[in-house]
Amino acid sequence: MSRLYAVASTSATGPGGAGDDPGPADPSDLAPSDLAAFFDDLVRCETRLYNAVGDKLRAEHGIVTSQYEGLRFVRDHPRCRVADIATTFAIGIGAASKIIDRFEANGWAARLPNPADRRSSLISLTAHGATLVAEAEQTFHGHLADLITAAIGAEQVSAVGAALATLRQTLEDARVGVPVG
Amino acid sequence: MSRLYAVASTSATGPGGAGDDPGPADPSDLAPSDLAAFFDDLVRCETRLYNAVGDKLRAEHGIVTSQYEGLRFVRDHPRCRVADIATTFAIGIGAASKIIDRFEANGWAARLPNPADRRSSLISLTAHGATLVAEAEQTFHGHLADLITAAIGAEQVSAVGAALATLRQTLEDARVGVPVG
DNA sequence: TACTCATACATGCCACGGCATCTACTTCTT
DNA sequence: AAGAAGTAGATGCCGTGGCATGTATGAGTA
Repeated sequence: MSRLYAVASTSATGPGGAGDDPGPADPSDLAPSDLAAFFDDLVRCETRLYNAVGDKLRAEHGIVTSQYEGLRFVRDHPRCRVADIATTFAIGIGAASKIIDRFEANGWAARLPNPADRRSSLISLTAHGATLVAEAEQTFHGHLADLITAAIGAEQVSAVGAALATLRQTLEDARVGVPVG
Repeated sequence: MSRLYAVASTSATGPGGAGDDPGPADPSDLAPSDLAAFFDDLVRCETRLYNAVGDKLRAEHGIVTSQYEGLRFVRDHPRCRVADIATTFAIGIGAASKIIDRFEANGWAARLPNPADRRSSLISLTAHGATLVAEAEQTFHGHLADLITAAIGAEQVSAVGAALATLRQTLEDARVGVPVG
């Protein structure tokens, strides 16, 4: 384990390094390399977890993680619109539209006309889609538990989850990282 | 904020819910929905951060986050091989090979013959690539700091980072989530 | 009402990764 | 040494997302 996460790690890696007094750290005292390592670990964890649960979902249900996530969202937001999917997953409108195209082609979801605004449709799962996501959810939950609890305890999951939820909310409120199209 | 992260959240959502005594929680007591929310927030944070720094990197340097990450890896691992890139980023060998194809086409990196094994090449940055990544690193560090420290404090970053590093290491050791090709 | 502007989304082209396959090379076995 | 087996990675096809653009509809204004 070679990464520096200690709060007092004011090494010579960047501007703002306090230099000779690594006493009780200022909460705002984060070296750029700490943030870079944070980002790196975040991305690597996400990739591997996403791949791993995707492997399992594909093997058992013939879908991948992104499809599972989309199905679950539509299930939990019946009569949602394409734009809702785009903002939730921070993808472009076009990509969201194509996701629903494929869901419809697979018989998992349907676009219903929106009487209040004929430019958009209301999206809901079909019975087939609902069954699929319910089954996949079992696999998803079980495998995720295997992967995560093998590495970190419940208390850390709670603590990290809370911080990530805060970060997520801040990013969403600021409309950060949303593609244009 | 509607998510359940409290350790004592033994609601009726899954097996293992203790039911009527939400006292000092067993560290292994995590409802499936807690893990799902954890995963969800992890993925959403990653996506938005990745997109946001990518927007900045594209605007200022004409590259995106994945390219920045690849450049930095090659810089920090001179004479690395394609397989090193694949395992680090949990992508397939083919994808890693194509990344280096594009790096070469852009004049950012070069494949040198590997005298010890002529099936592989040793990859290093060109001077152009080194300059580019050095410049991009400034942008990356600065923007990341803006995004993250606006939401969570340094101590949380340290705590979350430590947990993610542990999780990452466990996943890597178990060879979890590595594509085949 | 007619005209302008904004919105929702559908679609086309491109970049990129997964997977399967293929080739060149190395290593192992006898 | 010779053949078999394994490994590194290059390549092709496909699915998916980003971005740009097009089209229909709604909202605002004179």
